Amino acid sequence: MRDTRDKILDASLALFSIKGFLGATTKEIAKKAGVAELTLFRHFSSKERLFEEMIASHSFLPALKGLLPELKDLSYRDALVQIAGGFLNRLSERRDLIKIMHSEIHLYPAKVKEIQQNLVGEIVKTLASYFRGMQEGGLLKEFDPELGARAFLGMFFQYFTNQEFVVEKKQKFENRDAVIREYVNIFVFGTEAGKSNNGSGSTDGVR
Amino acid sequence: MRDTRDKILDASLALFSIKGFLGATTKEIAKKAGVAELTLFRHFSSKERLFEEMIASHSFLPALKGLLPELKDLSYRDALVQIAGGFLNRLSERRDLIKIMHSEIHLYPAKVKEIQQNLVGEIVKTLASYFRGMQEGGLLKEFDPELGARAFLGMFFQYFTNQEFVVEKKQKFENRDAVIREYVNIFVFGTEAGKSNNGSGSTDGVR
DNA sequence: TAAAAATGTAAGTAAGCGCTAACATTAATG
DNA sequence: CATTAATGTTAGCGCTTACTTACATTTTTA
Repeated sequence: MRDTRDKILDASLALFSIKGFLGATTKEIAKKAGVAELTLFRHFSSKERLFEEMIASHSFLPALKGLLPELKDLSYRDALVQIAGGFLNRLSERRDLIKIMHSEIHLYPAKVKEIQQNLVGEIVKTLASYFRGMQEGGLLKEFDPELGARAFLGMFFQYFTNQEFVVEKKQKFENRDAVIREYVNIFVFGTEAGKSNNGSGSTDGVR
Repeated sequence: MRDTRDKILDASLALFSIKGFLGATTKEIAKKAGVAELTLFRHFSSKERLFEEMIASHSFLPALKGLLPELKDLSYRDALVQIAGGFLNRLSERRDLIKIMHSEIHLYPAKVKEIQQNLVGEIVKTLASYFRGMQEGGLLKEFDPELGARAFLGMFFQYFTNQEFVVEKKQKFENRDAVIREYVNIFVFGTEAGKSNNGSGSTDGVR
């Protein structure tokens, strides 16, 4: 069957993310996939190749890219809220892969870099080009667009990993939107006093 | 001898960080420590206890705390530059431990949380209290101090892990100070146009 | 329905792992 | 110097692991 392979790939993703490459056994993966262990080896010549093909099969398409056009209709602030939300959603979807990425850097630095590149690098470029456009329109200050994008996404990436991997599983995302608003506010207006806007605003329009 | 124990602890830190808990063997650790494998087991009843005691022995004191007083003499912007630099230095010192933290969450969620708490939680509180003080003095906008601290440190934590674990080992820290300046600028002044300051400033005074 | 492809079952191999036992050797101590 | 504590050497046990072999059974295909 065609989907035997997929069942194995899915099971391996789940178990690798929970127990790591060395911690997950082929017997266990096969069991989780509802398949004989031998079948696993008939599809993938070794555990290592299973790992590689699993990674490759989950190597993802450029997302968040088609999102750029519709940002034109939003205020700068709301656009960032939108981007942050989309980014966090994307990270949630890929949480297993991100966990593996964190755990297995020492085993597969190249593969991991590739994931990181696909996962973050792409959206960094997208966001940077958005910033560049806004700067050319005189709507933003002068700052390095790529660095700015990394700073912005870095805040949220760090928030995500902290929530996913460190914080107790209770009340997850309870304060997600509040965090997004606060972070976006800081990014847009800064923190130093002596200017018009302040944080506890009501410029809503999203959510 | 007293330092046999320490040699084992040091070797285990190095190897666990490179190969992970399962990937590092007791034989290898003993060899790296210049010690017989049996000696390792005479000091630590099991590999697991070695791991725990290694973590405990590297569980660190509150740093960056005594730094707060001298921040009074700096401008807001320079204070943040100082904090960011100190934070990045601290992360560099503890890079092995951070790597283990990333790799071994699934094995020791409790221990890892403890590290994260000691490593980031403490400095978050410190920075948050700094923000609170500045807000009471009317020098900063109103924003949640703890969230702000997390946003600020998150940018740099993400920058650090990206540099350490993803980027090629060349040109490390070549642009470190530039990144710090840019990030601090964004955090202080925001990115939206229509205000006095702009990014490519010259408010130097640090470095 | 017959041939071929995919999967299952069961048993096992070779290697590596954490860890222990027995005894010899060195270093610290009084 | 004699005693004790710490370390080294070697061999090995029991277990798990990735992976294989041989053969039976099911599923797909033509």
